[in-house]
Amino acid sequence: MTNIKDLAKMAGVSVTTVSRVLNHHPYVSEEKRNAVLKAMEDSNYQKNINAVHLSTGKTRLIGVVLPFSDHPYFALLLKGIAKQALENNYKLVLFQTEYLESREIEALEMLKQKQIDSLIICSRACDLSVIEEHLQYGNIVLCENIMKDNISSTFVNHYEIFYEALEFLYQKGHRRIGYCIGRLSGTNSHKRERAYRDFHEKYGLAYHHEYVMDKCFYFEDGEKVMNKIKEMDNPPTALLVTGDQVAAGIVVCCQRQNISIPGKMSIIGFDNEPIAKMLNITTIEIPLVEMGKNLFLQAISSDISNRELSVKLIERGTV
Amino acid sequence: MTNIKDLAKMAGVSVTTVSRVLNHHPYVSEEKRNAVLKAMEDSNYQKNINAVHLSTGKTRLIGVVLPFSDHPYFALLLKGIAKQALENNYKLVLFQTEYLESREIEALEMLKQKQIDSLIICSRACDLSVIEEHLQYGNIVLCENIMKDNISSTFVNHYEIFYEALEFLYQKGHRRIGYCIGRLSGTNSHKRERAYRDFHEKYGLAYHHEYVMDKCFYFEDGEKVMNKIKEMDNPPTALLVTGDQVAAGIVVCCQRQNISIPGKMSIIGFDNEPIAKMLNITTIEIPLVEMGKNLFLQAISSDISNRELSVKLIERGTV
DNA sequence: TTGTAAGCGTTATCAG
DNA sequence: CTGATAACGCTTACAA
Repeated sequence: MTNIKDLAKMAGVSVTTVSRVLNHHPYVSEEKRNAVLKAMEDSNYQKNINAVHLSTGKTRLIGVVLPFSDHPYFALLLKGIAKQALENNYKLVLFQTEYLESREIEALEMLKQKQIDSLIICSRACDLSVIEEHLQYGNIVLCENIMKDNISSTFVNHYEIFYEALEFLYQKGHRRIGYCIGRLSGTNSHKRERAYRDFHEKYGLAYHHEYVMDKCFYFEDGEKVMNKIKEMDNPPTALLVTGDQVAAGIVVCCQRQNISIPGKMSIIGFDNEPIAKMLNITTIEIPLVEMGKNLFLQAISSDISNRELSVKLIERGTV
Repeated sequence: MTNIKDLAKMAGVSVTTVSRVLNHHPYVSEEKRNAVLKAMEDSNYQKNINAVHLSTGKTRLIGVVLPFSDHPYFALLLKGIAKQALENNYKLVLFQTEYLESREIEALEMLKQKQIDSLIICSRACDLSVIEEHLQYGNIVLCENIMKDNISSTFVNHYEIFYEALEFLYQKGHRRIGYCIGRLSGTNSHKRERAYRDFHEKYGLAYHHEYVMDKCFYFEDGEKVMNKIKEMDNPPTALLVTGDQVAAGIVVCCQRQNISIPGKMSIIGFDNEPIAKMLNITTIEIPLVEMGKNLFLQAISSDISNRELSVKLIERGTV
């Protein structure tokens, strides 16, 4: 492996000059530049990027923390991040945590060790204070509404969205409304829980503990949901389902069992994934790709920002 | 940022000794080890991993090339890779190529520049010769059946699978069989094309050009397929669909338009994704997660291997 | 068991 | 415009 020193020798110049042409600096005579270029050509030179990293203290690597990559929500987010990364000539290091705090810590460690310049956490498992401790080592951006002036974030207003969706169902006459969610912990879930409770309070509706179903991530979880509902004495007449995958699972399950939608059960999904369109599911569109893009931009930006993105209710056939 | 030198000073030992305790080498007295440990503690020391990389020439970073991350096929493959990476204490660098050769080249460049130790190419766009040129810089493993003694690979026998699926449909009485595929180019597609032609030849069946439908990746592409089929004078009675997403799209589309399955149209999907189970789609299960794991293991192994994984036809309700 | 010192391949400073 | 030379922070012979 020839290095910058060899090139210098071959071209009859100093390493500084070689470095200059390598990095497209001005102030190099045409003549010497060509000599270096030729030497690079002749030797099939390749920069050792690790040396560059050591020297500059930067890697142009951004970490991305997410629980699963095989879920449309995160896959779409990742798509947006990847797109923007490409445009800005950054690469991504993936951390699939499955919500294990220890894996999130690993990502934070890499930031500490300077192997990545910044970190995007799509869904957080560890405590906010742990995040804050690591801020000194690089940018960390989150996908949730924490209004901290030292952490950037991009998010949608989950409280408002949830509340409005509930109102929408209320207007349609529903009084027993349940909801399905991925995990119960997490900022976003808490906000939705709060919206749910506030809504019930406002209209003096009874809060049924069993109407809240968690661990709903994938298509097949829709079946589990329906099984639970079938066992209820007083089942909900409508469901808010955070994720169109699960919503689709429920819809398919109902079709099979001849449970009429929206006759017997109304569904509002989330995200507006392609499947929602195919199955004609009413859903709340979350601009995931755009969110991803913005997260990335914040990751490489030197100033803090908190950006809220707006969502759109897409009325289709399940309400 | 304190470094190894500072630690040495603080602990009153040499940098070598510090390095030794850092890397859990033997031959360090308990006393000095503790002194170093204490210094690390006191100074909140963090290794600069880039320096390690420069010094060792390794990064414990493996590149993963795939066209899209938001497709279950690749997401599942990635899941397997990520799982195994975690177990072996490696990290992954993601390259989303969208089948652009230029992005694949970028990944190969990173290998050249030693920013990644090896490269896993889940779906290849560039020429095999380009790959071979880069073999000198690190392992490259492929997800296709190229029997080269210098490149490792993990794959399923797409020719055989396709052929057998066609036979299966033939036994069921089908004489006009079409197929849907992601992209027409690519080793795997070629093998399937060949199986398709051989099959038609064997039974003296007419080859209809229009029965081959490409660019089928996502759920929504199922609709496009059905639109095409509706315009045919002599439509196929069965479809081999490489990917359950698209198969599901077709099934849903047929349901909507009251095209009976398998009465009027039979479907065999691929991968056995969760959605196939939900929609009761007959499919060929490909062990994607296991494939991913094996790909990773090959990426870090020092010897070449070519491993074929077996698949399973799962008979359900669409044939 | 410990330490010295020579790399690893760049970039950056500063003097010319 | 050009070039020495000192970082950058760690690993690893080699010597003791």
